[in-house]
Order: sequence, then C-alpha cells, then structure tokens
Amino acid sequence: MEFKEPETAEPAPCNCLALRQAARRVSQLYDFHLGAAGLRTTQYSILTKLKRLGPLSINELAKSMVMDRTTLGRAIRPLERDGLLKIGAGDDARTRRLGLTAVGQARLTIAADKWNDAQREFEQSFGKNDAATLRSALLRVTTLDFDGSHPA
Amino acid sequence: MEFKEPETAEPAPCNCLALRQAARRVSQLYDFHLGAAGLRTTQYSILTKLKRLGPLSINELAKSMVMDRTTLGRAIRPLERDGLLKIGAGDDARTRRLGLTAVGQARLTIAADKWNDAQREFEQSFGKNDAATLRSALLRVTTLDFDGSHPA
DNA sequence: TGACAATAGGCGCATATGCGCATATCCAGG
DNA sequence: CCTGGATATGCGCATATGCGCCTATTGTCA
Repeated sequence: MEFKEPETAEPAPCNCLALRQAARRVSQLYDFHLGAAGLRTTQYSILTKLKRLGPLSINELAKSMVMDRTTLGRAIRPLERDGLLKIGAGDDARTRRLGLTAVGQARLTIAADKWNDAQREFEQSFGKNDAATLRSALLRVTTLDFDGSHPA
Repeated sequence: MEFKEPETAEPAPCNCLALRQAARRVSQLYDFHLGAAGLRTTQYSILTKLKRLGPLSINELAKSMVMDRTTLGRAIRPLERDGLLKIGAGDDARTRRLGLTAVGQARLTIAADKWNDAQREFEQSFGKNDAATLRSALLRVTTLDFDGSHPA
C-alpha cells in the first residue's frame, strides 16, 4: 500500500467519466419532470424524433439518435405496448416503419410542457448561453469520427 | 453522411439528449479500448476512484461517482466476482468497506494503458484544449443544484 | 431506557445500452 | 435462375441506471 499522495484537486480528467456523470445528473432532472407525463427522457426523444422526422425505420431512427440499432429496437417496445407508437411494415419485407399514434401525439403534447420545465430549470441554473455553447460542443463530440475504426 | 435535411436547422435543443448522445458515443470509444483489458468505462472509473480515494463505503463511492447508491451497489458485483475488489465490513455494522485487491491493481495498470489510448484518440479528434474546456463545463453541470428539489 | 429520526444497504421492477450471433430479404452478377 | 454480398432486424447475454419499498443499525433526546 503505497502512499502516493491523494493527488487531490484533480477532478477526474477522464472525458468519458465527465460526460457520463453529467449525463446521469441531467437525466435525473429531466426524468423527474417528464415522469409527470409518464415518459423517460429517452422515450421523449424517440417520440419527438418521430414527430419531427415522420415515419422511420428502426435503423434510420437509431442513427438519428446516435443509438445502437438493438438498443432502439428494444426501447420502442414499451412505447408500442402503451400505444404511443405503431410498428408497421416498411416498403421492404425486412424493414419496419415506426410511426407516432394519436395517443402518442397527445402524450407528447403533455410531455412537452414538462420538458420545458426541465429545460428551463437547467438553463436557469447553468445559464442559457452556456447551455447553447455546451450543446454545440456536445454536438461536435457526437459527430466525431475518431480514428475511423469506430465511426459513427 | 446521413443528417439529410437540416430539419429546421434545429439540432435537438434538448440539453439532456445532447448529453446522452455524446455520452453514448464517447463511451463506445472508451469501451472499445478498455475492452482489451476486460473492463467497461464505468468499471474502470470505479477502480480508479478506489485507488485514488482508498477504501470507501458504498455510499461514499456512489456520491463521488455521481451515481445512485443502488446502481453502484450492483455495479461492484461483477468486480467482486472477478476478484478486482473486496467488499469487507466497515467501521459500522451497517456499512461495507470497498477496497481494491492486488488483482484489481494489476488490472488497473493494464487498463490505464488502454484508457490512455482512448483519451489520446478522443483529444486528437476533439482537440486537447477543447476537451479541457468541455470537462470543465461538464463538471459544473455535474455539481449543479437546480431547484433544490433534486439536489446532487 | 425507550421511542424516533437518521443512516447504510438490499431487492424487485423497469428501462437503457450495446456486442456477437443468427435469420430473413433484397440486389447485383453470372 | 442462382448465388453471394449487402441490408434490416431479432435475440441472448451482460452490464448500467435509478426509483420505491423494506430491513438493520446507530445516534439522540426526553
């Protein structure tokens, strides 16, 4: 058991940890608010994407969410179960077409209010401009190509 | 690349979504590298914290990781199973004391190399200075208090 | 000392996350 | 038409994530 010095003052220089911690923290805030509408943040994002981008295949939606195909494939199940979206046949016998239902639309309207509450609370604390700057940086992170061995 | 239409030029103004997407993306990069050492990023973080902060209780470690108590409580299980850390008795009959084992130390040494690869690759792509700035912003996010109804 | 708040954890439940492997289609050549 | 590669998805496995509810201990104070 060496004594290495507590090397304090070093707030975890790991970019990944910093991101995950912040994501956890903020997700809790948004989940707290969206919970009143019976949705998780991921679910809210999915429904929003569907509303904005119209019917999409699983692969398309997954890409637009920067999410693994299989992750999304399972994430939509509770949403279908609750009748918020429909999983129909696509142009192809392989593809499926995801579409928002009327119930989903209605739910989204309610949730949008709650989302606004969360968003407002976050930006009130963090700063509206800082938030915009942060989102911009995060967007760049999200679209990074890295070495090419693990592209987006 | 995909990203067909600028769709109203609004790149998801949701702070939470932006964070989660970036976290997913970067986690994949770090997981890819750390996988060679048989660790996930979260596991690497846990072991690193333990090494730096010495034996800790579950609650203490959870707080320092900005993670739910129960989440951590379960996350340490695979690590204990593989003999990387020990779960012993604390000062109290209630608390447990988590400590890194020799095996854990060794594994951490190997993983540190891989972590460096990931870190280097990320910063090469994103920019070293930008990364530092981003971490700083994320740290602030992590320690936000919000309304007080959902403190850190 | 005996009730009570506070503290430390565990467990069930439900979702989130993605890798590797397998299956069903579709498409472009031969 | 037949075959091989590309495409779209599913499933098993394992971890990650946190909420609500429950138990065990501990500290406190009348």
